[in-house]
Amino acid sequence: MATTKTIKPTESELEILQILWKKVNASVRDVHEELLQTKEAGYTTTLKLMQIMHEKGLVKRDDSIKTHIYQAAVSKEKTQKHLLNKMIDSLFGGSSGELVMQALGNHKASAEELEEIQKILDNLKKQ
Amino acid sequence: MATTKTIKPTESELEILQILWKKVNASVRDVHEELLQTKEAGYTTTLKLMQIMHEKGLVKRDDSIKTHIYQAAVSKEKTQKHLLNKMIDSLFGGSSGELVMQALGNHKASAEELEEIQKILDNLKKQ
DNA sequence: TTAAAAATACGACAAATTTCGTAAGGTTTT
DNA sequence: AAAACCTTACGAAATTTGTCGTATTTTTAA
Repeated sequence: MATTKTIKPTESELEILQILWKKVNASVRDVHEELLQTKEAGYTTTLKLMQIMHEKGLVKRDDSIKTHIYQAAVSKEKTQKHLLNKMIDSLFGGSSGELVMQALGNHKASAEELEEIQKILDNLKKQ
Repeated sequence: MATTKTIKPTESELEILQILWKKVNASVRDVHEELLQTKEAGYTTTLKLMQIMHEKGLVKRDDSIKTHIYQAAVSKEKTQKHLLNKMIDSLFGGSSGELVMQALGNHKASAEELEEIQKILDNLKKQ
């Protein structure tokens, strides 16, 4: 199995990744504006963070032009999967079921989502 | 709502909390022995961590006796809930359904768990 | 009752993460 | 072309987390 270097974005990096997953292409300025919606931060802080993410390989960028354009280099799904598994192991004793129950018990899911989940459930039960 | 100071245990703190949740009462030595099962660590490191956790209010302790006895001061459920919600917000766009689907899709759940989940699902669907 | 063992307290270092100031260079506007 | 503006690079400080050594006290055992 090709060792897919363990991706473990920090909190701040995750915030930035989320924006990139949504926007696909974005300059530092774009990302920064978006970040300001939810938190305080200096422009150069965002810039530095994104530069570090680039070094780490978390993002790609086109720097052939003056204002560099960034993209996420790790997929949303893979990252979710990875962090979710980590949480299942570290907080739910390895039981995904326990986690699912907690999640459903708390947050509300939409009717559509419940149907989706039902389908997955039916499938799993068949096996 | 009384502001229950935001509990956000670090990785290491979580490892210790898990042991305390399991054992209920434990000395530093107990916890440390258990930690050694999975990782390297010096005794004083574990001690210090637990002291800090005590300052933070993550654990309670009886220090009326020489060998202090520790207990978790935060419940497993509350902590799970809290971190889960954080993750749903920060990684799944606030959608618990999305998270549940990912979780079910990956890890395998036992037949019993699937039944449990089905029950919860039925309940939610009724509303 | 001494000596060894076990426990706590505490300070300090190390590494990782986050924050920001400043310099340098390119664009745009006047 | 000069001034104002924007962008990147980079170094360095501040925080947070994790590590451990040493001193001190208490308990146990020889």
